[in-house]
Amino acid sequence: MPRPRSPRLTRERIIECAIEIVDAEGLDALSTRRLATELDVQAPSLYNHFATKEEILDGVADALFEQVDLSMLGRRPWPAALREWARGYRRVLVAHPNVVPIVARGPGRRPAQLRVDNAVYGALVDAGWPPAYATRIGALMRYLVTGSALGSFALGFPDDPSLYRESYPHLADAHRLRQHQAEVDEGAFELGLATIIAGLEKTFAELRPAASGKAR
Amino acid sequence: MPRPRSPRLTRERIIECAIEIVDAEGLDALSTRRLATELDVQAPSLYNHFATKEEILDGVADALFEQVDLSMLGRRPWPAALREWARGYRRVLVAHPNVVPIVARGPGRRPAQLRVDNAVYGALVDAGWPPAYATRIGALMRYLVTGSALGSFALGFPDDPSLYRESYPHLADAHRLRQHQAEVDEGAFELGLATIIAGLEKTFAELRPAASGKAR
DNA sequence: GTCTATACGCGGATAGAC
DNA sequence: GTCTATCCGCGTATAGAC
Repeated sequence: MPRPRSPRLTRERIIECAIEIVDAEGLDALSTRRLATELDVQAPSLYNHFATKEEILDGVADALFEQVDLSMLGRRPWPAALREWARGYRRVLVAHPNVVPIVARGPGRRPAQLRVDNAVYGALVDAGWPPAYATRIGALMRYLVTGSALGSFALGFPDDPSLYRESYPHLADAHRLRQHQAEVDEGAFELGLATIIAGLEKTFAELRPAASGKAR
Repeated sequence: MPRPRSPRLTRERIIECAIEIVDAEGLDALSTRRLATELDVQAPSLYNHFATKEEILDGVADALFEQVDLSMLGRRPWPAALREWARGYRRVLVAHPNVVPIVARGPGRRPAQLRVDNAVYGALVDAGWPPAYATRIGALMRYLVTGSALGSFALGFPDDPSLYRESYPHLADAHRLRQHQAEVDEGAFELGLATIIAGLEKTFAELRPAASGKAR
């Protein structure tokens, strides 16, 4: 984490630096003083660029949404588009798990997150989904992605065999979950994604028996 | 929020009071001083019963898991048991959404949450699921339940039509989501639950073609 | 063993000088 | 636009009263 050369503050530099701190040490480690130190500046200077610390956190969350790929939406059939979008969305969040609690509260007034939600909802409606379904599908995708990015399932179990042996016999091997973290967490997400999209395809075919072959 | 009669502190009274504060005003509103005031006591007195504030939060989270119904596990066929358990699990968390960020980090060393995870995993393995699948199904259920309880999808969109009209045309009606909050949030969860369990039943039948009719 | 009194070093945020 | 000085609330350590 090298201190940048230019002493001038900008919103971009502040957010970039905040992301580094949050990624490395968690949300609680991000204080205005800590952030200012890293930027070679005094803490109150930050308030010339952001009104509150919450505004900084909003900036952090929205910077992630600018990385979410939307290029497949409307260009591929909706099941493939939804699958690829969800994977990309999750990939971004998994790279910054400490930011997920902010994201999970919804878009609020964050432009990039609103842009993403707008694009996904629009793609589903354009593909022929009734609005009420499109809303629920969008919500379900956020539940799945944020749920799987928020906390690693595998890492949630302490690596201490003695914790499980007596009282939780079925979890006897839970301490080994950590060694398979990526497979377990990504496997669970992919299991959910595959079953959900397959189920939605069936629902879609029942909703629009005539047009189902032509849907974008 | 009446101040209780007995001035004596117990872990139970402290946790009960902490839940009230967190439910009413959020995690950030829970300070040791605030909690102590509500209990007619000075803040450091709490440290006779809990080593740290985090230990209090662990107590809060685990108190919720003591309310999760496990009675259907092992007593009904796994698809029905999983569905009913997940609904009850979600019902408890939805009643205390501010606590979900703690829950989502995993069980840690919290006994009641470990008991729940142990019971679900055991029920799936007993029903015939290979351990690797049972782990992923447990993870997927936590992703879905915590994702859907953590932040309301509907309430995540500000009730301000002017926010959407120009830049996010597909979200033009998003400000009305709040009026259908329960239907949207619960509808999305139920859509996910139904498709996931249907998909898992298919997977299960393919995995164990001979025994699938008899599985508990 | 329980609680009070006090204190320390942090946190977010503001006012005003330069 | 940045700094210095400052305010108040936070978690919590400690010492001692009951």
